[in-house]
Amino acid sequence: MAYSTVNDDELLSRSTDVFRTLGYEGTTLSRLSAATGLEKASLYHRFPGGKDQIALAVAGGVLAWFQKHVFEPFKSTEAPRRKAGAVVEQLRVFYADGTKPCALDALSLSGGGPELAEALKGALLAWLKAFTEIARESGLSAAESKRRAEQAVIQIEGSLILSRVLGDTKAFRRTLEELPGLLTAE
Amino acid sequence: MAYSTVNDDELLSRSTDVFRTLGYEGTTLSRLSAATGLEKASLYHRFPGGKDQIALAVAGGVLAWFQKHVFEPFKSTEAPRRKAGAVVEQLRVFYADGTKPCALDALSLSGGGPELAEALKGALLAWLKAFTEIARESGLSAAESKRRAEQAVIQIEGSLILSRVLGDTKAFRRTLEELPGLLTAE
DNA sequence: GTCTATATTAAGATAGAC
DNA sequence: GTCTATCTTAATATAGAC
Repeated sequence: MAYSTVNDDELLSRSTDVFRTLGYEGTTLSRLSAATGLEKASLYHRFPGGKDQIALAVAGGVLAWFQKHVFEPFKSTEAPRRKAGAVVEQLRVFYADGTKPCALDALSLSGGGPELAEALKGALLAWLKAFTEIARESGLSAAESKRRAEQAVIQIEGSLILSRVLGDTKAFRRTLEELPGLLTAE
Repeated sequence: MAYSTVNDDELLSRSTDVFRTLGYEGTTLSRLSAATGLEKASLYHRFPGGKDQIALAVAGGVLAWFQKHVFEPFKSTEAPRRKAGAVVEQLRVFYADGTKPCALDALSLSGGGPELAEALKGALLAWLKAFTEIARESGLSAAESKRRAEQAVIQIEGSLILSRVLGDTKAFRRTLEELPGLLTAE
């Protein structure tokens, strides 16, 4: 194989694509090698812990991406409804219009060990917290804000599955349309 | 290994548990052998097509289970709200109170080939159709019935993921509580 | 119809050259 | 820091005894 090099961001991004699409069990070092252009031995050099460590890095990377593109925008001084609209566009990018599975779904099915499970749980809790805060800020009660945040995540995850199985992203796109109304007071 | 035998129903039921928990890629003949008590060679005798054929049988078996326990009860002459309540109990059983993943989710992630994908799509369409009919029967418009059926499936799939990642089935149990109200006119 | 035994391929992982 | 080469284990799959 020709000598190759790829920076940490690219390496993580391409690995994330593999893991979220094939799941933890479906992801192999051979497939990661094909996706990143690095030989297996090189992957072990960057991640001595092998597949487990890469999966953990992927989970951490996804959380970092959400923190930057989804959670942070919520802390701006703009109106809640406007912020929700901006965040919807970032979600559309992350899920490639509903064609790419959620990493939480793909990585939480089997395999992966307790450390990965903890990382996924932490990421989901951070997501719920961020959604709860924007609902709260829009004037909703604490209880109602929590309920709507959960509902929003459920809606995203569920509609992604429908879209995937039906081969039609309509359900996901409608979820995004309805998201600002769900997360903020009318 | 001691001589073993298991009837078709048990074989399918135990295989289903493996596939829905570990996903298509995570399921191996060794694990199926451990779960069913049959040696790998015996599994090939019952399913010459190997893993692919077993996965197809699992998809068909799940659809058959839903037809018997979920879709059929909808055709009784009882009141829609009452039927919805009975079906909720069957869903609680199938998903083991929210602790077992949905086969549609687990089997649609990667692997499995186009035949399996078609089987999953057919099962989901049948599910949506059944849910739409009970909503329609309760007096809702055709459009609203279709919307609520989709919403119900999204809610089930999404809450299962939340329950799995958080290690807490609260979200799924609330989904079941709200299901009769969602599927039928108030 | 299930078993033991085995063939073949691919998985995770490491050693060492460059 | 990436490569080639190799090790060990586990995967899918088949042959043939009982």
